[in-house]
Amino acid sequence: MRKPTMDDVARRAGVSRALVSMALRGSDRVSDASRAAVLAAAHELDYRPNLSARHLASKQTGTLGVLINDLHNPYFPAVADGIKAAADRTGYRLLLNSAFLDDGDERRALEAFVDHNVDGIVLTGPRVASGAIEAIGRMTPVVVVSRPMRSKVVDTINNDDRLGATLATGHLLELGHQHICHIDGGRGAGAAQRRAGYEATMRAAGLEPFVVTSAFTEASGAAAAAKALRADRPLTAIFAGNDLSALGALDIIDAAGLGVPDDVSLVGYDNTFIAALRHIGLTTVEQGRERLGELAVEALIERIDGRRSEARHEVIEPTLVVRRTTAPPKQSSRRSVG
Amino acid sequence: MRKPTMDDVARRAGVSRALVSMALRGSDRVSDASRAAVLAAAHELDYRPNLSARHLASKQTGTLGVLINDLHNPYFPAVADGIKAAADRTGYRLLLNSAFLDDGDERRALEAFVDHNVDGIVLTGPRVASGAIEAIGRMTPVVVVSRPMRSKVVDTINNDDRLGATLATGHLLELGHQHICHIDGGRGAGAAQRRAGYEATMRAAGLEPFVVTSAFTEASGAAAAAKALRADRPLTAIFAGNDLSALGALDIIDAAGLGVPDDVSLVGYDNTFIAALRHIGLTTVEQGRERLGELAVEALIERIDGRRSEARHEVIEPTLVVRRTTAPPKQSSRRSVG
DNA sequence: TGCTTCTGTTGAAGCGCTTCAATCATTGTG
DNA sequence: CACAATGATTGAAGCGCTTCAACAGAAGCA
Repeated sequence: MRKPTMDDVARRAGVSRALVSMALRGSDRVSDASRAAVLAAAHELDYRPNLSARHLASKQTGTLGVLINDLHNPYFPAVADGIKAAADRTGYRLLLNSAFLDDGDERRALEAFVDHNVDGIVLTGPRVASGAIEAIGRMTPVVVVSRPMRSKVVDTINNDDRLGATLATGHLLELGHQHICHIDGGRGAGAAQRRAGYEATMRAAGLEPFVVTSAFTEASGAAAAAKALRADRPLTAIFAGNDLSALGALDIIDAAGLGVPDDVSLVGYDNTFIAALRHIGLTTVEQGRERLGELAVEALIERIDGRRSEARHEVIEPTLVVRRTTAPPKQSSRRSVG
Repeated sequence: MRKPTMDDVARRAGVSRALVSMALRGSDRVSDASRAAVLAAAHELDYRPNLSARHLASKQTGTLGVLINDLHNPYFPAVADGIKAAADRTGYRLLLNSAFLDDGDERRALEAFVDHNVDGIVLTGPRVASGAIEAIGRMTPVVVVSRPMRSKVVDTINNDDRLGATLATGHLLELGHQHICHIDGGRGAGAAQRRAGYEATMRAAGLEPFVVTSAFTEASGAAAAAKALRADRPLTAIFAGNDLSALGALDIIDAAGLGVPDDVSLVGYDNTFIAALRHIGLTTVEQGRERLGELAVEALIERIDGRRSEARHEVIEPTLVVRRTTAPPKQSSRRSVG
């Protein structure tokens, strides 16, 4: 049983194919009677338009390509939720893709989007060189989320990492901590800004920053924490570059026989669902990931509709989420461990 | 600057469009000279075939639809990895989609696959009624992963939940536990089989099963654990239906002032990355999720290529992953808590 | 009544590709 | 050397849809 085509609908409704096309797309040049007839016929036949044919004829797909960099990273689902919500509101379909393992994947995923002729592309936390992104941005509207980059051709949406770091550090300062170490994110997206926020806040409080270089992974967070504890400096609090590295630090602190937050306070970044697990209860910074995703889609559609052509770089305010890993330092806290 | 089309390539290579089409698809009726000329021309023009057009003409998309049920669930990435690997090997593209929040999403995602005319569909842990799945399965090859269902039209790939539960329970028995409670997964996928495996193993050891009903979430795991601890029965070990509910249980055990594994041993299921976090170190059961994904794609392609038409239901062997949440019971362990 | 103006509707062209019957060029065979 | 068989190439049809110029009929105006 062949799938019904637009001709079948036209025949059944007793009108021309052209009119069916217009009626289905809600053109206002169609009489109410015809429209009703077409809709009825389409419904009776359970007609589903052939997207490929539509795309081929119209040059539009009504589809947005979304690259979720690394499905394994618990940071992304919330961003995807925001993207989904905004796409639903505006009637766009989503074509998801993930880079999985290597960077070649990412490049191939981008090509796939181009091949599928998506109307626009959202890149979340892409690792690929910005040159490659801009090359695509010149052909198709592109917006980059969670990776600060200054570009004249693609839009970006980010949280204010510097402010987030300031909130985290400020929270620890307010609790009375003075010996705050920052486990940074190395060359990760936003890591530099977070470090800068931390350092500025410390200096403003008249304290000397204490940064241990790391990356946004659990293992590197653990290594960095070990290094920090071994260092010849007092330490009562750690602000980790993201939740994952905070988790690594948490384990090392435990292993050193210290309590969180009794001996050491700990703050993460991203507010992934792991931070929210009751067993963890990590104080952290929420970027406003859903909002990030929504803004991305909105920016994209502005471009698609031709309402804007210059690049826009949006920054949203993160918020602090206080849980159970932060507390005032112990009275006897001027101590060095190691 | 217009995108180059096949005609452009044909002109440049000095052959007909038909020949370009055949050369590009690797037909063996093309002479080496022509093929080389076509390939060179395509490369020089940076030609990318228009998928919509190709599909419209050929009725094939070379694309598999993959529904990842709930991007938030850490169970799925590994399955997706396997799917990805197998698809790469066989040259198929992937069209990801996720159900995000509600069940309507899931239905719409399926429709999107049909509209996009994917060649086959992989459903991981779908919640939608099996009738709806079979309806689609009659039009397009469908394979369902991580949801046991007997069907004459769609294939299924699952781990042996019953065996997995037997491994988990057996591990606890071997350690010397006798008072083992099972926090089950309610109506979740595979929950019934896991419960059955647990019960059978207990009975075989001459012990009375102790099941507390729950669901596959952290919160319900916590509630169930609280109930189990309150019960008027001794308890030295808990086998939770999945990692998430185990995490909930972990928190409650902690809160009750009991140690894991000193006072209570704990086993999960799924081996999500959370279980592997050093700070958690949960003993759990690995389903072989990547393999699950690979098998799914292989089954799908068998159908697409027309090599098979009857439904196949494959089951793979799970393995136990022992970490730090299980240990022999304390000598003085015949005790009831609460 | 004759003319213009709308409003709805249609036929036909065309999107970029695949496919297949038909054609042309070679080579092999008796 | 004629003819069949094989191999390489092409023209044309067609996939299911959109779009647009052209048209028919109803309504408005003088």
